[in-house]
Amino acid sequence: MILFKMIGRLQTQTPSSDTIAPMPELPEVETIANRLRDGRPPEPSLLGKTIARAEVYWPKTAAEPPAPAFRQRIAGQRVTAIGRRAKFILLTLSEDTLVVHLRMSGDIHLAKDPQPFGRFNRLALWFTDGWQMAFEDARKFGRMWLLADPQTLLGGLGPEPLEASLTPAKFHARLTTRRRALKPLLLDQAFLAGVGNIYADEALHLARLHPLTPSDSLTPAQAADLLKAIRAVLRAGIKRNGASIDWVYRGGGYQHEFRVYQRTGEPCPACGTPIIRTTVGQRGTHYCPRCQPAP
DNA sequence: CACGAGACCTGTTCGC
DNA sequence: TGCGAACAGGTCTCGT
Repeated sequence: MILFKMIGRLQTQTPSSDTIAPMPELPEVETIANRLRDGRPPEPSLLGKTIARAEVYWPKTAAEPPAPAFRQRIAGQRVTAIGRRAKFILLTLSEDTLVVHLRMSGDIHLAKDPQPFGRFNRLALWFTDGWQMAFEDARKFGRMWLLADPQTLLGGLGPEPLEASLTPAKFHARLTTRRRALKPLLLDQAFLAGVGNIYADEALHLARLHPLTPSDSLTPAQAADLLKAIRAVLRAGIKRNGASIDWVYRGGGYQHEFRVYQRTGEPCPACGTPIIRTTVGQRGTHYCPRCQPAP
């Protein structure tokens, strides 16, 4: 069914520009940033390229400065570094930093000019060598910022979960100085940067903790286990180039390793009990009622 | 400070 | 077959 639709589209549109983007959490954003930095044949690395011009098709996508200034200011700048912080992609330019957040449905595609625009193209950059970068985003939640100092935007973020400087002891201290349910706390980017709905559910299951467990009730050992679980699922996600879900395909394969996410009713990989789906903090939440007993 | 509801958006899938 | 409801990777703001 999906195949027929895709083939139908392929006849009228470019294959790379008509997919709706899937889920961007830390591993997916990391995968995309790495791709832009290192290249993925036939796509080149963006490092060293100079931006000739920008076009904004959905004005809100250019969050700051407003679209006209955004276009004017970005022209002529050269890409000198590419990285990631939390769920943001950072392109360091000669004068400013281009900060990209994919939100729910954003994705980045590269193409060599001339190329027809994808259906969901919201903002495009043209480089002087003819390559173009399209920001495609069906739901229009994604945003780009062109900032002299990215810290104004990133300053409030919590620690990177994969950085060694976040020790189990520090993590335990962060957890216990708050009094919140674990799941919404893990999704709070000021508490911990980069974890989203999928990896939160996966990590909580791996750590055998119920999503509603009060954060200040964890022992140091439980906190250490949770940090270990978060790191394990994020690393596994990165190793698989992120996850692709539903009818969308972007190249990641971590969805094949989901323990609980979107596995409602299926057996828990640890004990066989059917996975339950509930709502916590207005987000779909999946867990095993036996491995993760209610607090 | 913690938390829920509503916004922002569009597309697919589900249930009747 | 059709049609409205439910649901989706994220985050922001407002009211309690």
